[in-house]
Amino acid sequence: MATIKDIAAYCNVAVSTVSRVLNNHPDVSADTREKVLQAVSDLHYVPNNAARDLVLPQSDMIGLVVRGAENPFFTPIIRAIGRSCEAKGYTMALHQIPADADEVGEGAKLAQSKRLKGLILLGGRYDYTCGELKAIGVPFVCCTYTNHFGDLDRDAFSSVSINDKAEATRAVDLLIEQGHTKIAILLDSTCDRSISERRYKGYCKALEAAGIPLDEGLVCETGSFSMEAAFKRTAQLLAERPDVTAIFAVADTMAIAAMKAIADAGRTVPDDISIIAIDGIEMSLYTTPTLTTLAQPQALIGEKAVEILVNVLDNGAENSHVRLETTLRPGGTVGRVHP
Amino acid sequence: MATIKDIAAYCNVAVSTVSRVLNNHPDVSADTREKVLQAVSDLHYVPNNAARDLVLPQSDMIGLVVRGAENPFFTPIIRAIGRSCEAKGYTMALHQIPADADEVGEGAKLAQSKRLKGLILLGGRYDYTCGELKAIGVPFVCCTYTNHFGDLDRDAFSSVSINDKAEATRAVDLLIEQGHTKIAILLDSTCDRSISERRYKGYCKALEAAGIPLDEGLVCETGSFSMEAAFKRTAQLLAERPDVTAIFAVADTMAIAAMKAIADAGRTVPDDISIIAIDGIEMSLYTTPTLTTLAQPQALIGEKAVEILVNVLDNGAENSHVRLETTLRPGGTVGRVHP
DNA sequence: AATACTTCTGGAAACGTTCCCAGAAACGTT
DNA sequence: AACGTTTCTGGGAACGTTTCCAGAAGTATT
Repeated sequence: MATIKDIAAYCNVAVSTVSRVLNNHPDVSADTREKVLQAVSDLHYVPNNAARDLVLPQSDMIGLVVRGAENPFFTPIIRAIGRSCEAKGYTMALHQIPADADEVGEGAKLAQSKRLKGLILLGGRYDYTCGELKAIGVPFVCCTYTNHFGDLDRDAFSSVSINDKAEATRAVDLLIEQGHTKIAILLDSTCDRSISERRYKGYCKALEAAGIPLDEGLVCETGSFSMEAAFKRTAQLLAERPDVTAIFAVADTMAIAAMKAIADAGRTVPDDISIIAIDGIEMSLYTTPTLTTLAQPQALIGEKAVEILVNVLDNGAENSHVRLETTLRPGGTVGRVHP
Repeated sequence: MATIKDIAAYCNVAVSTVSRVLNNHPDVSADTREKVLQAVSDLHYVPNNAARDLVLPQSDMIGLVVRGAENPFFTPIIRAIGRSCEAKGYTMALHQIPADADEVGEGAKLAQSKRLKGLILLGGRYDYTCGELKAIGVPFVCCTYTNHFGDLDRDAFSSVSINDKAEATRAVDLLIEQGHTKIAILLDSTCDRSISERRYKGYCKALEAAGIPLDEGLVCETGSFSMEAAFKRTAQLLAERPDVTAIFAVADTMAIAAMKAIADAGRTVPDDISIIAIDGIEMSLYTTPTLTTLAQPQALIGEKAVEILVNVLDNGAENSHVRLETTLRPGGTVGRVHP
C-alpha cells in the first residue's frame, strides 16, 4: 500500500527523484539511489500499474485474445508468444474469451480500455467486417486464420497461418496414395469462413483431382469442436457406412476421439480404418498407434506473430501475411487399403 | 481515444454527469442520459481502465495465477473459475507464470500492482514461508494444493483440494485388490511439499497396509512433469524390471505416456501391466483401453475456490479449507494380475 | 409568498505515477 | 572573481476517471 510519496517522505527526497530511481534514469547520485532503494525494500513498495499506465502514452502490453483456449493445440503457441514478447521487451496480457464471443470486437474493446500497443488474435473465425477491423486502430495479427481473405482489406492487419486448403489436400492425398477411395472427413462444420471450411475445400480438391466423386455421406459434421462430438459422429459414421476405409480429421483432438470410436466398434487402426489429421499436438504422439498428422510449427507460429507485430510497432513496418508449412509426422495410423 | 471530457464537451454537460451515466447512477434525467449515450456511440468512447482503477479503492478483479498451464488438467478448472467469477460480479484476470517461478511471490506482486481484490493460486508447490503469505494482505485461496500444511498458518489463507495422500492410497488399493504386488509409482519427484510427495506417501501407506515391502526400484521419478519424461522413464522401468505388473501414475498425462511406452515395449494393458492414475482429464476418456482413474471434480474445484474467496471478500468470512473427493472412473486399464 | 423538499447538474479534489522545467550546488575555466 | 558546465534535485502539471459537495431549478407544502 506504500506509494511513491511515502518513499519520498521516508528518505526526504522529492517524488520525482524516487520516480527517477525506479525507472533507472541515470541522473541521480549513487547515495540517493541507494537510500531510495532501501526505502523501497523497507516499505515493501510495489508500483501501482494503473497510475503508471494512466500517465504513460501507451503501455508495453501486447494483448493475446484467444478463443477456445481449451484446445491443446494452442498451448505451445501461447507459450511461444509469451516468451517472444518478453524477449522483445513487451508484456503479454492473456485474455480468454468464450467460444461464442466475437473475437475481434472483444479485442478492440480490450485494446482501447487497456491501452494495448498491439493485439494477437488466436483461434477463431474471421467473420467480421473490414470496417470493424480498421476502427480498432491498433495493429494486430491473426494467428491460425485461414489464408483466404475474401472481402477483407489485406493491408489492415497481419496474419500467420498455414495454407489450410493446400495442407488438407496434402493429407487426403496421402490417403489416396494408399489406395483409399472411401475417405470420410471429420470436421466441426463447413461453416463459411472457418478453418474447417478451408480444410474441407482442400479435401474436395484432392478427391476431385483423383477422380473420386464427393460422397455427402462421408462428410461428417459434428456441430461443435469437442472430442465428445467427434467421438459420437464417428460412431455414427461407422454404423452407417461400413464401406469407409479412411478418415481425414481436421484436428488432432478429433482424430483421437475418432480412434476411440473405431476401437469401440471393434475395428482396427490402420488395418480396417486409416486416419490422418492436421495439427500435431503433443498428445497425438502418445496414441497407439501414433497418430499420423501434419504437424503445424506451433512455436514458430507464435514467434512469427510476435515478430511481425513488433516490427510494425517498433519499425513501422507494413502488415504482412506469413504462410508456414506443416511437417508430416508419420505415425502408424495410415495403411494401405484392404479390399 | 475519446475521453470522458470529449463526451462532456460534445453534449455540453459536465464530466461528472457523463460519469454518472456511464456508471448507471440513478440521479440523471432521461434526456441527458440519452444525449450522453448517443455521444458515447458517436465518438466510439471506451473507458480507460487505468484511470478507473486508479481512482477506485479496489478493482473487482480476482487474479488467477497458474503455474504450468500446459497441463490439461487445469483447463476445466480455469474455465469454471472464470465463469464463477463472472456470476458473482467479479472479473478474472488470468496470469500464467513459468514452471520455475515462485507462484506466491509473483502473485503478491501482481496483487499489489494491479490492486486485485483477491487471488487464486493454481498448480504448484507450497514451498513458501508463512511470512510471505501474510505480507500479501489480500485474501487468497490455493487450489489443488496438498492438504498437509506443515508449518503454514492455516488461518492465513484458504484452500481447496483433494486429499492427495488418501486418494493415492485408494488408487493403489485398487491395484492390490486385483492381486498386484509389484506396483510401480510414476511421479515427477518425491520432492518435499509437492503434490507428488503426498501421493507418494499414499502409495507407501497402501503398500505397508498390505504388507508389501517398499521396492525402491519401482519408484520412478521422472524429474519433470512432461509426458516425454514419463514415457522414457516407463520404458526404462519395463526394461529393468520385467516383474512389474502394475503402475500407479500420479497424473493422467503421465499414465497416457506410460501406456504408449508399454505398447512400444510389446506389452499389453491391462493383461501384462495394469495402470491407474489420478486426475480425470478429458483426454483419458479416449485412450484405448480407457484409462482407469480417480477423477477430480475439476469444475467443482474452481467453483468452490471462487465461492470461498468471494465469501471472504464480501462477507468477511473466515478462511477455510475444503477437501473434495475424487470419483473412480472405471476404465479398462486395471486387470487381475496374471501369475 | 415563503419554506422545505426533491431532482438534477457542475466544480473540483483525489488517486499514484511520469516527466518537463527550473534551479541549486559543485566544479572547472578564463 | 566572474562565468559557463555539469550534475543533481524539487516543484508541479498532466493523465482520465470517480465522487463528494454545493447549488440551481423545479415542485410541493405550509
